[in-house]
Amino acid sequence: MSKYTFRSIEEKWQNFWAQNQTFAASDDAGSQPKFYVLDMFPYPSGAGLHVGHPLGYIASDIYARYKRHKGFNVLHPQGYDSFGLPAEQYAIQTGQHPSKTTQENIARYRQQLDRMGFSFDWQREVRTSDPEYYRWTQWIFIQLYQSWYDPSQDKARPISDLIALFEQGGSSALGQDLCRVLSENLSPELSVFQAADWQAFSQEQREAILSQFRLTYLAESEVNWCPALGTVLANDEIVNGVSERGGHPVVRKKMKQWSMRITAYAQRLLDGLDQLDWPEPLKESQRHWIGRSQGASVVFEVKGHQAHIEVFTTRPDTIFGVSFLTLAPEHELVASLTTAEQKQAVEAYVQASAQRSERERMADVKSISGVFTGAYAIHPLSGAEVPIWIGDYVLAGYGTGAVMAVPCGDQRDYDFAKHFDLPIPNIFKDVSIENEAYALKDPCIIDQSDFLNGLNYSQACAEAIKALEACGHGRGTINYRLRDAVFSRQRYWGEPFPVYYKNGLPQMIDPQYLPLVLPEVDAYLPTEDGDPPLGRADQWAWDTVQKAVVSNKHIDHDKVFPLELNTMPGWAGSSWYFFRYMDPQNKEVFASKEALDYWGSVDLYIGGSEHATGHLLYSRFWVKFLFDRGFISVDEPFKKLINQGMILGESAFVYRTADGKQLVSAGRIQDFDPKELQSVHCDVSMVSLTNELDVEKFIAWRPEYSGAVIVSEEDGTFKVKREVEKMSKSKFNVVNPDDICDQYGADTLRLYEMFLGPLEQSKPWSTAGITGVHGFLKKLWKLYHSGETESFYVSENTPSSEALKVLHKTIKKVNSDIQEFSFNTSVSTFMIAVNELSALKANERGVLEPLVVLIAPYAPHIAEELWSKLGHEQSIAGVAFPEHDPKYLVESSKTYPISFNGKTRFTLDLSMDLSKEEIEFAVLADERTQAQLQGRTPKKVIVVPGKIVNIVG
RNA sequence: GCAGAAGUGGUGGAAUUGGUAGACACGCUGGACUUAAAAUCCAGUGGACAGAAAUGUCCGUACGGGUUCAAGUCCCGUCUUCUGUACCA
Repeated sequence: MSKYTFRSIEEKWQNFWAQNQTFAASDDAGSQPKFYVLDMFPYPSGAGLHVGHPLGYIASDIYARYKRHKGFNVLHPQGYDSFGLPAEQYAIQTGQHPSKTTQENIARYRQQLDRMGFSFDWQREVRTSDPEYYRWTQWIFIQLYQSWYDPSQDKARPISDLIALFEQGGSSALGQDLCRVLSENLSPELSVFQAADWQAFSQEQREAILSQFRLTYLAESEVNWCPALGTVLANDEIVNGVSERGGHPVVRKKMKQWSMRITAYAQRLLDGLDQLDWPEPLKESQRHWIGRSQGASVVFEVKGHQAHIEVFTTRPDTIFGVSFLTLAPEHELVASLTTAEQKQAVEAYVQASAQRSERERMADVKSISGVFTGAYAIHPLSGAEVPIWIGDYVLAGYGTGAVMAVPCGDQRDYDFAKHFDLPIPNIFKDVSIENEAYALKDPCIIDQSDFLNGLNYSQACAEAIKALEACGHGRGTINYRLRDAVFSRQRYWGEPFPVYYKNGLPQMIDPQYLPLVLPEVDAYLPTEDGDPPLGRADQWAWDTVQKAVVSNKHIDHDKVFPLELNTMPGWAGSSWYFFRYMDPQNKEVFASKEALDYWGSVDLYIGGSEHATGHLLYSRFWVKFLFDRGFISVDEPFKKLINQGMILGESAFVYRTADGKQLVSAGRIQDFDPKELQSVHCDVSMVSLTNELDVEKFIAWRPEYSGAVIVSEEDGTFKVKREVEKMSKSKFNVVNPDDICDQYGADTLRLYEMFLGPLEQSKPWSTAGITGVHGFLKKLWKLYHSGETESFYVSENTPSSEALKVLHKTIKKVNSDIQEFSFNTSVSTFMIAVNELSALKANERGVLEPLVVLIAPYAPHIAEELWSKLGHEQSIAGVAFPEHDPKYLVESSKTYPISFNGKTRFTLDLSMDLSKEEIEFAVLADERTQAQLQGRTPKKVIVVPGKIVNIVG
């Protein structure tokens, strides 16, 4: 008697795979082609995995196993993004070292992952918080610091090249664009200099110049400061104005921070998207995030002032429609431009808008506010005087923080002008701006605009830019929404910067002293002086700097140099981890040249869409940088990317009266006043499939309801209300994959998660249908076991042609399903095949052996077991995947000419499996067909047994 | 507001280039086995109408139009839901 005992089978094969290193990728695979399948590695949280996490892992595992069957040398690793805020928050509360928490969480994750039978090559595991890993994160940081972006070659180059340029030709060695960078940010004597000047500059002066170009640099930048967390947050770590983790308020604050010059790569990050096989919505959101807009920069002189105001516009064609300028309240010229009469009003307005939180400003988009400065600017082309206003609809962080207002062509300018009764000159021919602005570019002709009259949008833009450049008051330019990324965090649990300071100037620690390992501290909070937590490790800082200084001969050894006490953000380690898997043990380099060249980039990357503008953009940036500097040979990290949908939870709610004295079943709520009823989450494990609550368990769990009156249904049951929400511990709707594995096994879980629906779609988790999938595995098992005793049996006879048809139909479908990532339909395909083979009582090796290979990527444990029972000693992994033999299928592409009424010739498209007799019968039998034809000659006739279904004319 | 995705039975969802709509599964109904339950197996299951039955006819893929011999699929308009994003000059 041999039953499908999934528990012992799964345990057996998981042990077998681990012992035999079945899934170890080879670095020397000869002629075998490589394939790199990667999951976005998880942050090991304390809550463990829920059934939503493995969805993507199962899909990638199926694909990885499939590719092994297809003869590829597959790299399919897994690791942990193990630096992160929750471990640190837990450390602050309990004093427990984050590395201990992290290790415990990783152990739990590993246990859960192992139960699901993934074919990960665990020899290659990486953890971002491992010093042997993050030494290379620190190393990459140093490389970024020692590089600059050269627009003339469109790539990053060593900073020494730039220094050489300065030594030879001073600032004029730079192109026009880079010269402008200098003049906009530095004093005149530092922005235009000769080679000799460069030699004469002090260390500080040189560094001030170089830091304008380095790919990572220190800058006094306005940041999102979260007082509750004591740290800076990136824009994508803030959701609705509060911190993503913890939901604490966030304020704007100026701080000296490390920044990453991702903006240098804006255009290449945009262009590179076209080559990538990524979901279009995801590419779209990266395009939007980069936010390229082409237009012009226009300089307005201010009447009676030295100052000038630079604005960016996408509509230089409308320049004669300017009737005022608007500055952001934070604009640097606000204070100096304001006239005495307006001073009070302006100050009040600036102060008021500074106090409005981000949240308020976002919530209140409609209301219009602003104030006149009293100053006037000179229109660069017409010479007209235009008033300068301040308005909070202009954002300090975009463009120059100032706009030229063209009320006839921009709705916001229009609304502002209406509100404050400013003129709205119409510069469009035959267009009414009675009620709203005319914001379309085409089709319209410019009017009332001097030399632009009669031109269309693109002609007028070109002419306006030409005129502006001629008078030195503007130029055509491209503006990006993308900002440089702040890279400093005031946290403990992150990579320390390999940086110390000499006379306020940053110095890189020599890579030979890496890793710069996190010190022990007595607490994980900022120090009393407001330094980050690393400020508590005085001895460590001293020792580290001493070591580094010894290596630097140019430095006075006796001086005390402060160490950088910030740490790197979470995305640092995740921006390059996919390379470390290629050569995880390497102590000399982050990965060897051979490994990097062999594995190249990730062929298939699976993960959630929430990383669209964070991780996926930063990784692309670092990869392009590493490529430029010759460390790697690919300039995009992820060729194909799939976003798996989120698996949502089905929360359960118990109704109770407001006073808590009665618990009300969902079917009885109409007996109560809705105002009197509240609903509370209850743990989904206490609720049956029919939404029936185990009241005793609930009361044991929530003793405050122990005395409550139970208002149940007429049949005596107590029902809960269901609602679909994100799976989360706090909503008590988490389903643990371990429980499913216990009850049904990992193969069932894997198949069921795929069966649930299309991979990319979000869907609620419901255990309702799992018995169907589990039943399928039992039927599959039975196919290989027959007779009274149900012992293993396969016949060595030649299979029947019916059985072979079923097999080859299945092979064809499964092959194409996997290539198209429609894993859900292949589960159905398997079910059909097993049902049909059972009905045929097919038990021949010629059918059953290929069938088990087909199923192996999906349900690897049962496949291995059956494979071994079929007499094979080697693992099924890597056994050649069956190809379908067309001779067992009527090819749908093949067309057969047949005669009709002795005259007309038809071509039959055999999309159904028919024998020839049936076709003839079908055509001859159908009378309606002849009526439909009406004398046309059809190209194609679609038939089903017994009748013609459709005719293609 | 903008961008993207999607609307198919009681439910999850199938449906090559337009070509038998509802595969497969859940649920439900009936039956077999059993003292019983579980498990397993068999049959039925979009709606309406006709028929004793086999079966037949009509209607059906959010709504309204259109193209076509043929539309879930293509085009135009409307509505709804989800997911991003937020005054980007």
